[in-house]
Amino acid sequence: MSTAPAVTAYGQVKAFIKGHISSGAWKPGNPVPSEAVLMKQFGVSRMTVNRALRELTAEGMVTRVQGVGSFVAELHRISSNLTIRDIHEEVVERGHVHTTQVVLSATERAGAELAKTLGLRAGARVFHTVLVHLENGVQIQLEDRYVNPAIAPEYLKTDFTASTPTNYLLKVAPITEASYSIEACLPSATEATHLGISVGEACLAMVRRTVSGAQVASVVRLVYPGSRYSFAGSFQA
Amino acid sequence: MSTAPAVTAYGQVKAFIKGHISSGAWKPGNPVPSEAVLMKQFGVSRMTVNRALRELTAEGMVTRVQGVGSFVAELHRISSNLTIRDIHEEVVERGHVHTTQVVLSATERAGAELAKTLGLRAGARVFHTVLVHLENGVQIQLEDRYVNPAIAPEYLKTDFTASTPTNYLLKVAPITEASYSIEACLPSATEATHLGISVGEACLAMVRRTVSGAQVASVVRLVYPGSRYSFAGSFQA
DNA sequence: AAAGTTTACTTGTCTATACAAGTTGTGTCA
DNA sequence: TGACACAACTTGTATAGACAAGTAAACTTT
Repeated sequence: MSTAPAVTAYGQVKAFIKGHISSGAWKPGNPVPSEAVLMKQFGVSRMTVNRALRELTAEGMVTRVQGVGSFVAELHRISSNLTIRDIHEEVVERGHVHTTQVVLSATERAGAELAKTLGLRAGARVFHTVLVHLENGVQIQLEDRYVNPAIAPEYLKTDFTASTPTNYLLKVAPITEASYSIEACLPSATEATHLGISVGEACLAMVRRTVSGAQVASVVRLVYPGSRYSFAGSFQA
Repeated sequence: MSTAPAVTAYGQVKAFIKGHISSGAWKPGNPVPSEAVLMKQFGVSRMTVNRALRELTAEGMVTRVQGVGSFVAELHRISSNLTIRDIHEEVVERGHVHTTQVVLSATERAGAELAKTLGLRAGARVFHTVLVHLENGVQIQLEDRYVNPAIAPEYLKTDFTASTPTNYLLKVAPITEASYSIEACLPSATEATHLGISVGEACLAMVRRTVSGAQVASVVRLVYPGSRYSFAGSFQA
């Protein structure tokens, strides 16, 4: 979306359809004009109309069925970018100072449950790190992470005060898949101590499992003090 | 992704590039073969290669610069579909029974802060509803919502035990924009009562503001008992 | 009336070609 | 040496045509 006549032909077709949908003129389930109709209406080729409709389908505004037609999507599936970001970048972006405290950095033997989630056999060696991330000297995140040694054999040699685990792992093992879960919880006594909060304060906990290639790369539990952090985002149709 | 030779030409080109990136062979910043090279390599037309690269760009795996070339994207921007869903559908999808209790349904005058977030003048009339959603008879969500009367004048006439506010509002006012924030908190005394939990139990709270057209449609605060609910999702590169 | 066939319309993909526009290096001329 | 022009590359868009494949309704045959 940069060159050409600034306004592209497929962009005009998209805007036309988008306008009718978001204004409410075309309601969910209603048919969208066929490619042939839009061709004549805009005086463009079918490929151009096709691109417009294809992109609108990818954006979740339109549903297409071969042999039948195109329709306004039932529920506007609006997707937000819940990005896997490095907390270091996040803090720096706010113009603040990020520091890290290493609580634990060790090799352990995986219990039955942990081995299962990491796709290893019970008793296999795993890397375990516990870090506290501070923003301007205030604790904002407790990171409790288990790493698959097969993915990052040099993991424990990293200087975590200089490069965060997220940053390191994204470099050595690109993520192909991830699943997460966000829940509310009360911190344990040790968690509360590390975060400098009371045990009665609500916390956000995100458990994330990342897959690289065919192997599970790491499982991490991120605990945020509820009073100091929230996940925020926005989306546009 | 349905017809033709099951495996499409552009799909093969995409898979080829995707494979090299997610295996780590092509690292972030590295150049991706130009369209001309891929054309010859796969024996397909430029439009086909172009479509593959264009879609990979939309997926956030590739960056393209006109006149320069295509490159592996710096950080794999993996976005999950955080959908605005109807809690009714969500519960039914799990094979459970959804019921609603209406706690409050009234017209009020907006205070300064509320008027500001709704884009109205202070003292303007707003609709206020408080509902409790139950899954198999257990409270899972407290919905505290303010609605702009200009968007949905008939809002209060709705039977909320039959159709949820989300469902109703999505029909009468398609969402064009939304912003949300997820945080952990402890419930107030009345919130705890309605949810049937103790005031010491951590809760997830989502505050969401939806915009329809040029007007703010509604502001809602959704409180979930931490022990009964979590936001979960997954993404693929 | 029921079953099968044809026809018209839809979307899905792919090609070969064309022109526009941005970038970079190379060569020429002053 | 410096400024300028040009050529060779890149991506961005658009076209006209072609064939495949799915759907649904009209039509024909049994």
